[in-house]
Amino acid sequence: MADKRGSRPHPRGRRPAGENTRAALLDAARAEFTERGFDGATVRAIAQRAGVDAAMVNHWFGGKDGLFVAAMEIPVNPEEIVHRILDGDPQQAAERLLRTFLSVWDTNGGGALTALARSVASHEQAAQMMREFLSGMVFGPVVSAVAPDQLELRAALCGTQVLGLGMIRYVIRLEPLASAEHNTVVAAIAPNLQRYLTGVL
Amino acid sequence: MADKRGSRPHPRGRRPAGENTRAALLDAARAEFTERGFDGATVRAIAQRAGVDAAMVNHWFGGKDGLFVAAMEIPVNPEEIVHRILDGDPQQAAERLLRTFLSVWDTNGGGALTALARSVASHEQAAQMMREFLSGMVFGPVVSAVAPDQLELRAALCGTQVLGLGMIRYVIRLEPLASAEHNTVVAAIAPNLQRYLTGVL
DNA sequence: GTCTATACAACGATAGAC
DNA sequence: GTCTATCGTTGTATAGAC
Repeated sequence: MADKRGSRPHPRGRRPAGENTRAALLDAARAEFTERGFDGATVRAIAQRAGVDAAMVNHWFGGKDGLFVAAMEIPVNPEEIVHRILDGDPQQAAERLLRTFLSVWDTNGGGALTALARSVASHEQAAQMMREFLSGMVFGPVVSAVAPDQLELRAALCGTQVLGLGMIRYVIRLEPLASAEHNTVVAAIAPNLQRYLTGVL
Repeated sequence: MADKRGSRPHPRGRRPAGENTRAALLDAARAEFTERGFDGATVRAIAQRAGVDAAMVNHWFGGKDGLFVAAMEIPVNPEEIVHRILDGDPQQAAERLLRTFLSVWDTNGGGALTALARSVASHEQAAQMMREFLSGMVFGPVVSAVAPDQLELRAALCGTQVLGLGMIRYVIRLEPLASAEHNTVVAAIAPNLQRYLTGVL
């Protein structure tokens, strides 16, 4: 189109050390995977968003798959989340757990959860990551600290309620839960979740 | 049924009126969308599975989108499901509801649910269909028949628990829920679901 | 001078549209 | 059946850091 020379946007060759192409690709990949899922996101779009060439994906991550696993490292610190949930009365752990998830998901309108659902349903790799993350990093530690028995079953049950809430509220967007205040959601769901944590099954 | 050219699986030219190309395409589309999701399923594979030419998709449905909306009509009869759930003690409606969903999903290993999750997360159109299906065809009628108040909220809450169970058991495949017997699942979850149906919120 | 991060071009495959 | 667009990937020349 623009035949006029003179403004080449990206000169070739090694860039100054301060510009970190790898980090830019990771940021762009998180955004694109979040918005379009694994299949929908294209290597070219990610590279363009990062302001670099698509070949850099291969150079730094070996391909689209490598970029995906590198980018989907959970940004929030699970240990901090678990600590917040466990700090206080164990009989109110469910309420704190719910408020924590609601806050995290609400920050970006559930976009991250939508992307996660897409990736999990489309990619066995993502399903395995989700499996390990849920049981190992979040519900596992919480259940270990507050539950009397059947730790694995309780952790999985908590997963059903929390993930289901996320799907209905943020992905399906079914009213009135989609627009409900945090207090309303907590009042309705926390008692059930508390039974999974410490109640009799 | 003898064909003049016996060995040829698909003779050229217009087929006899009895063979319904449109229906064959719908069946094939349901199977492919179920196995691969919307983006993963290809028009060519669907047409091949139906034993017709890919151009028939355009002719009958105007394109891939039209075929999708036509194919995703729910195959099971919701009225029959609702009737089964409502037949009996309202205080055990949650158990019957759970057993119904477990039976439906177990018949194909959760493949339909996985495809649904993929489609819902990827397409606002599918999310809207899911919304209308959940509130209008399944939980809506059930809640209307057994719940004392807050019908819409109760329906959405039931959605969180049932859909969450499906995601954990069939999509994420988190143990021990993924391999648990129906009785085990029902014993753990039915009391919580029953609270959403008829309990105090 | 050497190394390497980078941009660019092109390839083979495959999709949906017509 | 053909066409066109676009995908992920690969090969290669180059510019700048070391």
